[in-house]
Amino acid sequence: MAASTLAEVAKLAGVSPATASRVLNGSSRKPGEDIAERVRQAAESLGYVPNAQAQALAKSSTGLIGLVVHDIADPYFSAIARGVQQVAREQHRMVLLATTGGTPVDEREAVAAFAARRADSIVIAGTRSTRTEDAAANLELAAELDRYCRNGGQVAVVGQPIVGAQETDGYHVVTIPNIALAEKLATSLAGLHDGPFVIIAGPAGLATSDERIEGFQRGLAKASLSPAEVIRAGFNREGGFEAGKELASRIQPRQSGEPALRHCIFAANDVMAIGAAASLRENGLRIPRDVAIAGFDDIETLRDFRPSLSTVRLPLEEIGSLATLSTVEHHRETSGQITGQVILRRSTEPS
Amino acid sequence: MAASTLAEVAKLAGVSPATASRVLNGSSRKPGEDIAERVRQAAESLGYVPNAQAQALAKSSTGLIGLVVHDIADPYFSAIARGVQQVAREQHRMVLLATTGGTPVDEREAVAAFAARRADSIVIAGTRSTRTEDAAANLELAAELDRYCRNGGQVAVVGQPIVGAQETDGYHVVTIPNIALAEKLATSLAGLHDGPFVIIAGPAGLATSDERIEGFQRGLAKASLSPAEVIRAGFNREGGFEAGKELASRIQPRQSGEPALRHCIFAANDVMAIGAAASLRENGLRIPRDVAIAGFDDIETLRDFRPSLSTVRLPLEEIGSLATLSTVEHHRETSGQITGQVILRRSTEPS
DNA sequence: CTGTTAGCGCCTTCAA
DNA sequence: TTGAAGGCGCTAACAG
Repeated sequence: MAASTLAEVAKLAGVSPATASRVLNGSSRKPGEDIAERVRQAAESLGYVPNAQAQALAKSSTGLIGLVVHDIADPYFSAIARGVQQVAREQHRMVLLATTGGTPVDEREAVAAFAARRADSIVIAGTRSTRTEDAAANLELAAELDRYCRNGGQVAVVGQPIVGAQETDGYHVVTIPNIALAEKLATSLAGLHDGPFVIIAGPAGLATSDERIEGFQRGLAKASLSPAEVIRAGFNREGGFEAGKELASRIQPRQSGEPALRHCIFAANDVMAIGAAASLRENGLRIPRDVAIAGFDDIETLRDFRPSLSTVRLPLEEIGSLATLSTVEHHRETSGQITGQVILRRSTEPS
Repeated sequence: MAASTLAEVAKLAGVSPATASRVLNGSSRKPGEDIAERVRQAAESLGYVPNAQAQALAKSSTGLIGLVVHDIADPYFSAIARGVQQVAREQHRMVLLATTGGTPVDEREAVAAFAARRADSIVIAGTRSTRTEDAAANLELAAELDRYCRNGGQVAVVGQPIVGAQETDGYHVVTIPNIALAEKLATSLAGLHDGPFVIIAGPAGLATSDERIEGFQRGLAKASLSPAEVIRAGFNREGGFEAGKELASRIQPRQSGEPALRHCIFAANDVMAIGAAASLRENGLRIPRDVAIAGFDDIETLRDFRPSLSTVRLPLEEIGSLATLSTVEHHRETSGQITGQVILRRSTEPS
């Protein structure tokens, strides 16, 4: 039993479909109040629900926003999603969600699905990959987006531009100044620590991770410190945990009285920092007594993490909102106005 | 410039639209391989992307799953969302996301929007409200769902049935045994604590919260303990924080040597527990030394929360998957097979 | 201000 | 196996 249609409503009200449409949806001049009321009553009594698919077909505009994330349960992404969702509500649009795990292959697939559904705009969050093995997939992704834009779609990418994507006017980038911010963080930490610096990062070729490494090293260099060792692992809690474990095996707890060489760890994102902290603790190391550690993002989870973690605050929700806004209005200016902020907390307190 | 259509592809390939359709989408008998190849090439060269809206209109099936949550950035909901998303991927469907903040009014609106988009199924997560001021909205919500089901839609509700919803065969409930589990938790805690029990819960009329209170009190009663005082606040971290603050003002830190009266707090969900723990700590109380506390849900965040929190583990992802599955296949049996588990951790260790 | 006529892009009978 | 025709539900031009 299918839902009732506009035609049925019209017939019941004794008017033409066009009139019924004008009363129930259209914004053009309103038909006479007498007849309008009849239509509304007919619609009500039939439980009429307009078919958005059909409307979209006729109007060629769906009111759909496609959101691509790696993992919706990751606090980083869910915060961004909240921002996207907020704008969507304000604009009376709906969010289509796709999770990819982070591979360009899946991202391409998600974009294709959104394109098929004729989403008005697409927001892509999550780091780009510059790995050679992803080069082909990246190109396909870029091509897919290109086609989508050429067909009138709007896309916003969070973080860094997609390799090979054309600079059409439907393509927006919300740039996150990872390098500059990581450099600032390094500068701040350099003032507090003498010990060797270590970076726990994602695999080589993850743009966000690589940028943060680069910025951090640059900051150390400017402070005349030798570059940090870089430990690679998964760009998530699990990876941080493993890296932390490895690190723990070579770090000694401080003996009382000893001056001690206290390592200062920079994890390329907060979830890695949390994972690392967990494994360090499991191995009997205390933060910040035995090791200092800082993260990046300032995800909401940090609010209740002890010891409180130093990090770089990113306005995640705002990033999501901004990205979405840049696609719904045609503000090129809304792109890339993100600012972050170094936040020092207990985890990096000097001893 | 619109995307190219099936007709264009057909013309380019020198075949009829029907044939092109059969080659590119339809599953009926396959046209000759020679002609099929021509069509595929034509599609490729034109960058043809099938219009899912049009397909949906013609087939009256959209492949859309609507998900309603209170807040996508809340770990409880994002975990469920992950489960939903997972099934969606397996089934080659897409997830439409709506966040409501928890009011039945907004939920009704979300359901209406999903119905308009002709989502094949709708999953509603988040506690029901039994408050009298929500009664009207609940009825409207129920009516909306009813109509949706009558039109062939499938709906799954997580937690408890919606007040007033008809028992049609498109209506599934994934029941969470809040009462039984809370009772078990109380039983476990009763064995460890003598001190007064206190429940920090959401406002009266939130079904999930009320059920957990009821179960907990029942457990205490069976252990011949007097009922716990109930403190009401928002059913979120903020609420937990406030409740914790109030509680802290009347709890004394344990003096060394004193036998001390140690309170045992049960927060109706984990985020409340986390909030409460934060304010207790801010007020100089230590867990579990001065106060014991337990939560409910076992959200992922707990993994890195110190002290580790006792709670009731709910298979959140599985709940999301199960709810979704119950709507895509027509298994009534998939409904309501959730089991939880009491997990005792450090936060409730006896002194 | 209302009704009529065409499509929007696709799928699915039906006949060839 | 392939093509032609009709319709999915709605909107947007055009008449009246």
